Amino acid sequence: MSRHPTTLPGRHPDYILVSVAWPYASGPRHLGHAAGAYVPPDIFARYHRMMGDHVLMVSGSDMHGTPITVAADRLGVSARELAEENHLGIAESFRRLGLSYDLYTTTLTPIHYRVTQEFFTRLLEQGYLFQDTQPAMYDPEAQRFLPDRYVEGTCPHCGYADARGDQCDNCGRTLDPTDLINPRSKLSGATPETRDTTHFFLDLPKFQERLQTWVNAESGHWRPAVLGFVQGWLNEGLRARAITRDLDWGVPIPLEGFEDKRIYVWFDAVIGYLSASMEWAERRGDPEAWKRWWVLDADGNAPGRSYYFVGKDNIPFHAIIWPAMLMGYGGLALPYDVPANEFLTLAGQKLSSSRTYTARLPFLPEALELFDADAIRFFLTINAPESRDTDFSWDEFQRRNNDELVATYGNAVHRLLSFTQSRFGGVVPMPGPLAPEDEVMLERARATFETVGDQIEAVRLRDGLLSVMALAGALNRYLDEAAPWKTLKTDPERAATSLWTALQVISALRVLTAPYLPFSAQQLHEYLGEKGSVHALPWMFRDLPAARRLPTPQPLFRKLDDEELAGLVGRLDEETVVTGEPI
RNA sequence: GCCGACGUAGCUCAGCGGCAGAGCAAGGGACUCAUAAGCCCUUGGCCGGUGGUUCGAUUCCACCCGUCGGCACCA
Repeated sequence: MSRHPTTLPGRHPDYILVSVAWPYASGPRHLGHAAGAYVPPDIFARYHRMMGDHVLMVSGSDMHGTPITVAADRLGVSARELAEENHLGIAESFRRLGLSYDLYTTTLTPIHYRVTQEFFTRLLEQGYLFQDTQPAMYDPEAQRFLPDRYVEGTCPHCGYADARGDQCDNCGRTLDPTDLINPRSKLSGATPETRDTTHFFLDLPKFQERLQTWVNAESGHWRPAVLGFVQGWLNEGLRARAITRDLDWGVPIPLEGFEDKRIYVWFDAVIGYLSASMEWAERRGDPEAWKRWWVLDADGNAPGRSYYFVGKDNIPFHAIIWPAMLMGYGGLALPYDVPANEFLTLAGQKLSSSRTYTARLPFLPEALELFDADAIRFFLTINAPESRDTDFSWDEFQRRNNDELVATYGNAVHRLLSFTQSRFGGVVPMPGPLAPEDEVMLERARATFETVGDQIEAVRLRDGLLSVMALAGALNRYLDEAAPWKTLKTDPERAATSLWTALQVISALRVLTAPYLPFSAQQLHEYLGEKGSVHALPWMFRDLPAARRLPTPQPLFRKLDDEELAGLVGRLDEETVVTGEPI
């Protein structure tokens, strides 16, 4: 899908790696995930393609890990079957949302296994991994080791009876499973035993200094919350982290004597960015192509910029651990930016895929069943949690859709295209001499490309969309001022000139909205009498030639009335939440 | 408990050293091309609290209160 439209005059194309967080294949993702990590990189990638940059946008489903094995056991299927089924569902949702991945794969591919094992081996050889034996919780009935949060018991601090081994949900304190009073396995209810187990650890302290240097150099363009998080960990001093688990579902450890252990999900998942890039290259018949985004030159400089779009819960993996792994491996580009988003909340509560709320947020398959992808993308972007948690409510969704997307932008387009049909026979009129207000309007449309472009490049996607909407607002004001429906009776040439001017702005909006609202932008492109893809256009003002005949338009978006919305939301309440664990 | 972010109009959110902003909601008006959409005007805020720095603080600093997040085997 790496389209390379006309390179903009005088611009040297960049290599832009758009790395998107890997969804955990435990079940469908919801709107919060889409707002946090999936829609933003798509906007970013689409914009850069229109700028003529070489964009590689990769991701895939994270298929391994304990939660999937537990869910699979419960359903009586294999972990592979469950993960693959969920992967297909996630991929389908992403397709319908219009996410333009160059490759959306999984962590089950041969190439991913190979690259992960190579990474492991290289880090081991370089002395960045070590073995250590530690006690861990073991469920004698289920005959498996338990992650901390699969041990439950009474909180020693507050007496809460259902505290988890990693944290007490009641008082919020961080716990160790051995702290729990009357511990029990979440899987079988049995009393867990303590057993020693040997694992490999990533020696993060060895990277402390290099990471600090890198952060100092790079963080000028990072979001404050990301820098704060990373600096917090660095100030506290990094600790080694286990990167293997007692599991049979994961990438095997490439050493003898570790057949009953696997590489842990977070270690292999981040390697997915690299292995997916390689898979993409292989699939297009140019196996070396991935290097153009990844491999440092002789002076150690990165070939372009790598962006990692994640939710804030993923910051440590992408801004500390993965950079450390890359440093240890050597020769590969470190992240340029990790534009992590905050969370989308529902009535102030963090959205979790594992808990049910009476009025909850829809999962993506449901949302896409009920609403147009562009309406969803619009809401998630105009209300994006870029600098803090933002709130989702159905009222707000309806209002943003009806009063902003439909009324301001959709209506501006529709009133103009309809007017062209009814009064000008559907033909773009020939303009007369431009009045000063026409020039001002056109100049504003041209200037918006630079404004929005700067905002998108700074990953201020919400601001960019606000700027696009502001242009639509300015167009509405221009139209009311110019009132061609009035001047038509007194000065037809003036009316024609006003309409021509306004249609040029619509022509600009078709390009400006393309990264944000890919479906309606394409629709509008066709209403403007053009064939081909709007997404292949360069990011610049595009004339709409006079005398062109335009097809009969339909409204780009539809309003959601109260009754309809209530009915749709009511349906969500009746459904039960799918199996699965929070990612 | 420790660390961090946030607290701005009824609602959702911008702004972050120099007269408080937008959209929506509320009230009024002119228009009719348009999905009763769009446009104009008005109302509406001790910018969480208390101190401090400064000629000047919503903006910088300290403390307090509140919300959320992190605290390394949840990804």
